[in-house]
Amino acid sequence: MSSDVEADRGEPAGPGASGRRPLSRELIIETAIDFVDRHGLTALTMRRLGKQLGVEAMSLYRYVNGREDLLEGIVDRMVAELQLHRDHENPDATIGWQAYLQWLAHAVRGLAREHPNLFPLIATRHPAAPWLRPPLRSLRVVEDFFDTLISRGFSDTRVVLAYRSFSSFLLGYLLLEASVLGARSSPPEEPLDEGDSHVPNADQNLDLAPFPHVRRLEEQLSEDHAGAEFEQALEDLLDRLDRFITE
Amino acid sequence: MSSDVEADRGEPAGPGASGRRPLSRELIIETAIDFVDRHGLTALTMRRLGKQLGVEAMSLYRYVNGREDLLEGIVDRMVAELQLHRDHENPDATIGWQAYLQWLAHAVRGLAREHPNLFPLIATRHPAAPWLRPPLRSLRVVEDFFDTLISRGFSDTRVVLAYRSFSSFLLGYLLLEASVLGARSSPPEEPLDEGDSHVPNADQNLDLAPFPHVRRLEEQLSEDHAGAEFEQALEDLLDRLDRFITE
DNA sequence: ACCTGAACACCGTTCAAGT
DNA sequence: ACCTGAACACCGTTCAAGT
Repeated sequence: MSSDVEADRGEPAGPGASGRRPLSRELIIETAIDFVDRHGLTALTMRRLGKQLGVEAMSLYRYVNGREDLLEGIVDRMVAELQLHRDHENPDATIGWQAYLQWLAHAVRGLAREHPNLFPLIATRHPAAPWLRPPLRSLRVVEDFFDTLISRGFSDTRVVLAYRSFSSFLLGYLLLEASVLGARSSPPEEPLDEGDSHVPNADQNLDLAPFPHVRRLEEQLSEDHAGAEFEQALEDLLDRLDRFITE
Repeated sequence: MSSDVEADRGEPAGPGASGRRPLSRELIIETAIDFVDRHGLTALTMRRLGKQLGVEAMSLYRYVNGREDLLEGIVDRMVAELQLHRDHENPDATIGWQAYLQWLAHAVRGLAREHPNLFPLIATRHPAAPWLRPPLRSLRVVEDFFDTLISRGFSDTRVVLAYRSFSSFLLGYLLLEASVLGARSSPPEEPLDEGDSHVPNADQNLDLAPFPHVRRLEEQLSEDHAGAEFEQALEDLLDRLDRFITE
């Protein structure tokens, strides 16, 4: 009744309420993901998450080993979705490595676009081992990556190089794309406004006068070609890997 | 005398102490950068920063408009260093655009390697305008980028494409490189250990048995070729841009 | 077995009050 | 003009106590 963050699922659901799933690690993580999708990462606290579940914050500690463990669980759950898509949509083992990397790239991009507020978490949290590279930070996914490329002719050396450049490519393009999507969704978190003149479009109160090129190109810069650029860069990367393998 | 984070500059420096710079936004930001370099981003709180400066936390609010504004100031200060290097080391206006992008790429990489704990901040904070792309998120730097490339023959359309692919490239490669460097420096922040068997190298307690390729390649994966890979990917990107401009 | 009340240490932030 | 004490609302987390 104080913050505006709760109001979604108001009633803590009295004992007789029908569809109340019992508390579990799964349910907690799913609820947290949904919560971050709607309110942004900084809004996620143990106490608010408890309220969302109709329970006190302390109850969560039975299923989740502290806040850091919760974030870890969220990230694991997200990348596990990749594996699910792999099994369900893509049972065909006969496709080439290029088609596989195309599929994988689009699957990760789908994740980033569906959960722009969570992608920075996937991108910046230290993975379980230092040689795991976000966003391809799950052992199962990486094993699958290696297996697929090796069975299509990559040497050990090449597949490691491919893993490195592919993860860097995904991270750079998708983190920037997610950031733009997340900017609208994720709430202010802005430096306290100190009573400046209230321009409606506060975002554009930059003085571009000293930067003529930027000023002239602002419109072009604002155009969204994320999809086409991603495809183009992906193709170029695949060509690069192809030169690898044949040289 | 409780946490182990203070002990660096123990004496709050009595009034007679010699070199005590007066409090200012500059000093606060510099101290914060140094603090994060040593203790990691999550350790930075207004109260601890105050202590580091020999002052109560509330005093900081005279110079800094809240914590978010402090982080903003840190990021601005960091990217401003790029401009400094540009003016000091690189007065030669006759170099080609490729040499300029080489210089810029290495300057940003230098930032990432000197401040691995701060680079994620530069990478993931929403910039002042949605069309600014980290890590090239300063208007002065972007204007310089545009000016240099345009005066070397880039069209408006090409320079915008170049800005997009160049920033994605820097972000992907450098965020991953900084993450590895930061993993050692930045303190635990790990999910509370629940009394598992205490392996000395807790990092390697992953069970790699189900992932034979990963297991076999672990050593190769752990090798550090960040420098060479960065140079290679940079060259490939420059070639790609070259094809742009001449086609 | 599962949840909670009360407590603790620590946050960011405000503001009247001190010098 | 500059700093601080005290206070407020909010955190994460623990643990004995309730059912």
